[in-house]
Amino acid sequence: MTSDALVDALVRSTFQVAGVLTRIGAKYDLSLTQLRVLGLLRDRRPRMTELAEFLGLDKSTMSGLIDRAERRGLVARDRNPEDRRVVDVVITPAGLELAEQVYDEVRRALAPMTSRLGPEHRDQLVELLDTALSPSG
Amino acid sequence: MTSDALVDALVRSTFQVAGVLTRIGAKYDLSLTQLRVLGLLRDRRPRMTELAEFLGLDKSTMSGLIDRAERRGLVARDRNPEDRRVVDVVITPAGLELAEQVYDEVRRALAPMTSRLGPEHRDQLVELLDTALSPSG
DNA sequence: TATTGTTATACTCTATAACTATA
DNA sequence: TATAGTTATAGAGTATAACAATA
Repeated sequence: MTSDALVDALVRSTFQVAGVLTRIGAKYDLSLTQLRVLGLLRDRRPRMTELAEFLGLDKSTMSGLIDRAERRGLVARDRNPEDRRVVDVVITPAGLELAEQVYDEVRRALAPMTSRLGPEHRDQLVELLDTALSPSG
Repeated sequence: MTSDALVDALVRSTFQVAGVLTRIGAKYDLSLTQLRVLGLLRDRRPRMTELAEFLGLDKSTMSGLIDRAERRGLVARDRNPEDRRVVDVVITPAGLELAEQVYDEVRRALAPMTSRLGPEHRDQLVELLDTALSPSG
């Protein structure tokens, strides 16, 4: 079946890219999850629960992750004045700088992979991945 | 730059597929790493060190992972008679059965993604991913 | 009462350092 | 001496259950 080959290819690419992300993250003492959190916070300002839901983690896990990132000065908690139960999470300038640095390095590390394809094939691959990954499937 | 869009798409697909693998693994009390170990052992019989190197983990981490999998009867340690320092790791029938079951479920879970593409596009995507992921880049 | 988030607890994952057994 | 693997230790990541504060 064709789609089995596709699933296998997707799983292989997942482990390979995750390996790159893990290795680069480790250089900066960032787990895959912390990396993802920083990535998300670059252009969002979610509350704890939203973050946890988006990442598929328990809210208590989220508390620990944000605790550690906050202790390092990468993010901050911002009590929401409208509803004082809510905690909004924001990235700090230091966190933003680190996030950009890490993601730049990820781009450089993955460049050998992406450069195996010509520009046309690159565009094709982006489009196919976007279609496959599009929500509501 | 085209390749940045590609890197972004690869990273997104990585987190998305990893999420599916993590969710399904959790149903069977298998972490992403354990899942990968079982997947590898389906058609290999590596020694501890080979397994650790392949996964990019320390050998002590490997000891713990195999300890827990062995305690559950999913894998077994086989002392190598040629060099008695070496421990070969083998999957048990129960481990193999579980691995097949989990990977079947992964295929079903990813089917919605893969079925968004027609057969031709599926083949294209497999080929592009294989090219991008091919070793020695 | 229901919701948001934290804390206490327990287990897995991970690396480093020190160790044992074998070569 | 060098290599293969384990053990001791410590910290991060994770979920469950119980909790405090707010709505």
